[in-house]
Amino acid sequence: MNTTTPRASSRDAIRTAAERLFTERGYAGTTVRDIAAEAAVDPALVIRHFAGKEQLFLETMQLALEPAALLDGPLDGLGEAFIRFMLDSGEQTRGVYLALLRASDTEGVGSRLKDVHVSAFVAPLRERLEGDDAELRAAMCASIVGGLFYSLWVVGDETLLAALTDDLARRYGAMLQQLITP
Amino acid sequence: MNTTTPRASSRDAIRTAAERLFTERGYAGTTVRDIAAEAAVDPALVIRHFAGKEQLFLETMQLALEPAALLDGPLDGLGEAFIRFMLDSGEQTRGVYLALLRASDTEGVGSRLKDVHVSAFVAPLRERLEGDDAELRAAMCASIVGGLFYSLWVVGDETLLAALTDDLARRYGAMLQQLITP
DNA sequence: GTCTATACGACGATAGAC
DNA sequence: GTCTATCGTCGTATAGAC
Repeated sequence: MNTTTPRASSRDAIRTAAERLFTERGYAGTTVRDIAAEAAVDPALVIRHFAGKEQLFLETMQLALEPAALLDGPLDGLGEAFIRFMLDSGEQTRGVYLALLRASDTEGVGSRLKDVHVSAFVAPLRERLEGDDAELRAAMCASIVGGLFYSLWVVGDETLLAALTDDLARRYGAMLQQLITP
Repeated sequence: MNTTTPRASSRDAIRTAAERLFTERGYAGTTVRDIAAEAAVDPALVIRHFAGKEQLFLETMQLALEPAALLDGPLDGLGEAFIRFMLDSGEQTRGVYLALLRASDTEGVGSRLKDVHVSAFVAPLRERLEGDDAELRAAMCASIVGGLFYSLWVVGDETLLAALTDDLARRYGAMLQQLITP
């Protein structure tokens, strides 16, 4: 038995603490020392285990958002289903997305945000679109979803925040549908 | 004649330097010492004149984007005209918008971004819309414009960046038009 | 009043002892 | 694997020179 490490590996403790604090307070609002305190660990350990604050940020801020259900659903209601899926994706998604967006200067975070945007917003629709402008129409769909998230979460548009989810899903879904099946 | 201050007031020099550096490198990427060096001034003077880095940021990052031309144009082509106006708004607009967006944690910058969003994107259209859901439709238009900027400038979507301005204006304009005159 | 010099506490990060 | 000590840089405050 080891007298100095009775709990789970401190690497996991750091990871858990970082994930919580980054999603709650963002990158700039979270210090390495905050994370260390939350994980009950020495600040130097955080850097030693993850080779830097940004690396730790990138390792914890991953969006597991797989709209797999949409790949085999009917093409008809796909627009609305897609919006509904995104709006229902929960608090964690919101925090990670916001943190990535606001930290997206710096090369590493910027390309991570791009990855998330493409894999979560563009790719699922791109696969199901047809026509020689399918690429562009998928990018437009993604920009509309991104714009909705931006308005709701970054700007905090009160009109959109006050609207019913059903209403938003119907209206934004209809716009997407026009790009999906023109 | 004065031997120590041959140029304009150092307050203006600081302001000019800050505007350039903030729009080029963003808030986090610009240090008070950078600004001071650019303005050929003591770092402490920057704080003394502007009472803090964030205050200086807010004072310099103002978006003068008055789509006045749209207020009396025909309602018909308003969607496309609006998009075209935004896409043509130049490098400065892009820098200020990006800097505000990425620094929008913190109370002050967040509400500034909201102001810019509402006054530049929502309000000009809101005035010209009719119907009891005009508020919501104006907010949706603004979210689409915001989404386009987000995709182009924050994410750097290559498909949208490669598209011709005319093509984007026509396609996004048509979507907006459906919200303007349903 | 305008500006400089200097210093403070907090930050991210590193080196080396245990 | 973990802690101690320390580094250079950040934003900021203040005392005092011109």
